[in-house]
Amino acid sequence: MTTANRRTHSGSRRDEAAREAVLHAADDLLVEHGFSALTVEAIARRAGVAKQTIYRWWPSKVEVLLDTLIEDSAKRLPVPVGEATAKDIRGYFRRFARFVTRDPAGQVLLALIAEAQHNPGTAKSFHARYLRPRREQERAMIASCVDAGGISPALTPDAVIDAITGPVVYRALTGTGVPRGLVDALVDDLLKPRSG
Amino acid sequence: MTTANRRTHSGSRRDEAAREAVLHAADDLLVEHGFSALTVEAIARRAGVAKQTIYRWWPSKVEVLLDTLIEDSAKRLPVPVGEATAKDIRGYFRRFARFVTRDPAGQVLLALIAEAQHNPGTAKSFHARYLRPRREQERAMIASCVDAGGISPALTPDAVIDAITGPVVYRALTGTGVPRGLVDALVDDLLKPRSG
DNA sequence: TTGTCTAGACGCAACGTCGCGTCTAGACAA
DNA sequence: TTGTCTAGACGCGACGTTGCGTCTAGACAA
Repeated sequence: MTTANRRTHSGSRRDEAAREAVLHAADDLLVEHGFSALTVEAIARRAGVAKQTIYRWWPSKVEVLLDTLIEDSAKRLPVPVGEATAKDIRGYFRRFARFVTRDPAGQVLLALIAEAQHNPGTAKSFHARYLRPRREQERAMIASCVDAGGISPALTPDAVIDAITGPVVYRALTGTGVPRGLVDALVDDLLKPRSG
Repeated sequence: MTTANRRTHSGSRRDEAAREAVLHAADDLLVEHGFSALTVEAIARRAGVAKQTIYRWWPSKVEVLLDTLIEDSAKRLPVPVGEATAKDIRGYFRRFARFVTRDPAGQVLLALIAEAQHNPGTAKSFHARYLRPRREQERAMIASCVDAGGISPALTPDAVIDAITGPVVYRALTGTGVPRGLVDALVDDLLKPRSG
């Protein structure tokens, strides 16, 4: 009864296969049928998992999406670490544009931006768990390049990041696609690279 | 509110008071309690109107919002027409930033961007009825200034508009606010005014 | 008469919660 | 080693609630 001293474990551990099935089902449903098809019941059905299993581990379907986004973008859109060159930065933002417009995980990012707009709780954890940590890495990337003399932007690192990701995200959100040269033009215009 | 206390039943023409009550109720509910509180039933209650009256005139609550946005932004964020100076353009984008971050109608804009992300039908009419016409006016504003020699941007008019509105909208969407000097810095950096 | 209005019932879908019975796996005594 | 005990994960399916969008029914103005 008193679990205080009875500190032991026992019972099955969390089913890793179920966890992954849920994550993939959510991702797939979003990409294949859009956000409106993304119901908890549909995720459960697709994952071959009981609804309660989802509610046991995630407070809402949005947190499921957030987990998929965190895993996917760590894999597919890593922020360069260490000394970054102007070339690295340009490459990162090019990959970012590609991620947002073509990668399924980019769809998830856009959906979460949208959902955060409707729900304060979503906004909070989206910031804390995704946007903030990522922004910190991006800031470090810019700063390291500035320190090394690779670039000398007229704006603060944060403003530079917003000035490049902002238009890309905005165009993706409004479904107008990102023109091939836009990222390069923005990077050229904002970073004023001395070399590379 | 139920401003319709003086309201005797209207006849066989559409009731203008009901129309406005619905628009204002939707706007108010969104601003006061967020998008999740914006249900058709709540709008009807607040407007003092039967649910059926809403469905008779609007296909969905999103179209109600779109109507409020179109009316409000025509009033409160008009695009300069005719010969525009660099100053006019800077002023417009400053007002745009203010609109998006502080005006209640700006909340509506953000909500519709978000909702368009979830629903293709919303996206379509949002583009056709709001974004596209507005973009055309903005493009004309930029073009007229370029033609008059007031500015000589390195990017196309569309890219300039995206490069300025993009970061503003992105920051507003991610709830980080728009730093005071951001718009000016972007305008300076992108428009390269020869005069003004 | 016609068309709009209010009022509210209707069926539907998804929500989040609950109880039930089954299964899994570590703990422990014989 | 073997068998039993136990905690927790899991699937299944029902629950009440909410909001949707549709549909009557009656009141009323032009």
